[in-house]
Amino acid sequence: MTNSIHFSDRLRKQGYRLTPQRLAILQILIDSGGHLSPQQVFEQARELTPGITEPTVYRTLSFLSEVDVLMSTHEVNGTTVYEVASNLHHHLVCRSCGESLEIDHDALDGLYRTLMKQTGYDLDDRHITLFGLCPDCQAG
Amino acid sequence: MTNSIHFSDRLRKQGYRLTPQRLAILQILIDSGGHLSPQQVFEQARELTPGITEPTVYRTLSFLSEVDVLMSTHEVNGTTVYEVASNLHHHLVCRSCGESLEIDHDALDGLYRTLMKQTGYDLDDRHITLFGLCPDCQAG
DNA sequence: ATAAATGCAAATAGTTTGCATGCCC
DNA sequence: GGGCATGCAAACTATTTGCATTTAT
Repeated sequence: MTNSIHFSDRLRKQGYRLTPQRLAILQILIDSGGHLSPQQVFEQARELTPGITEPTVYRTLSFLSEVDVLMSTHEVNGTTVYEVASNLHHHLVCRSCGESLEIDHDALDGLYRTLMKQTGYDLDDRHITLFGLCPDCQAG
Repeated sequence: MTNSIHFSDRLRKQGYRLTPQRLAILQILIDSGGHLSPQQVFEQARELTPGITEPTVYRTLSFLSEVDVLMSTHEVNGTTVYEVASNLHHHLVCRSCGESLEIDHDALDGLYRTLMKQTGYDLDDRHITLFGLCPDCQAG
């Protein structure tokens, strides 16, 4: 996969190493197409790389976030989750059933511009999560 | 204080009790005018009600959220914080120095309307937190 | 009086750290 | 070979639970 190759070169160029554990964890998050908790990553990772440990998962997730391959956000309950950093989008998540919906960045772009102008803050607009009730749960 | 009286009656009507611990914790959050972590509440609470324990703080915070007196949100690092549920506003918090800024709800109102119309979600618009870099930290 | 809330102690979950060993470059 | 990354064990923090006791109503 093209992504992985670029990723490999980038890492090696900076003196970091490409280990089976790092590849596995990245692969898992790419395949998931969404966000996973460290524990979920760990569960899946031990199938791809038996013997992998929790500290390694945590360290790898931090590391990959550090080099901007992954990014972390937080769920309704405050738990940390990780996802691939590439895509610029946001989430609406239903606080009842947990279903989540992606929203394109365009919808939020105007707001960000306004707030940045008004407050002087350089806002991290790469990912925000809004909470609410999805149509189904409103009905239920 | 008017708030406390209404609060007391409301609690008692539902068969709950008004304890010194509950009053202290509510008072602390009202006085703070912002959001506090359970640990911060605990620190302050043991001055008002010596002998209070951490479990009590946690249970009280959950309880007061349950009856909609408090609400919980989450910090950059995912830790849970509580604040008085009354005020309709949002936060920009600086991910470098931690400084936080309140934004009036008006600024976000338009966005919420649009998203709710587009997605069918009934969004919880009572409080969101956006992260970024404040003017000072951009300079530093 | 009685049911709810507290305090105490201990358990649990999630995450982090130190250090010796292994393995990628 | 050298140094980064891993595994192991243990520590640590935040939070939760069970149960006997206290206390607001």
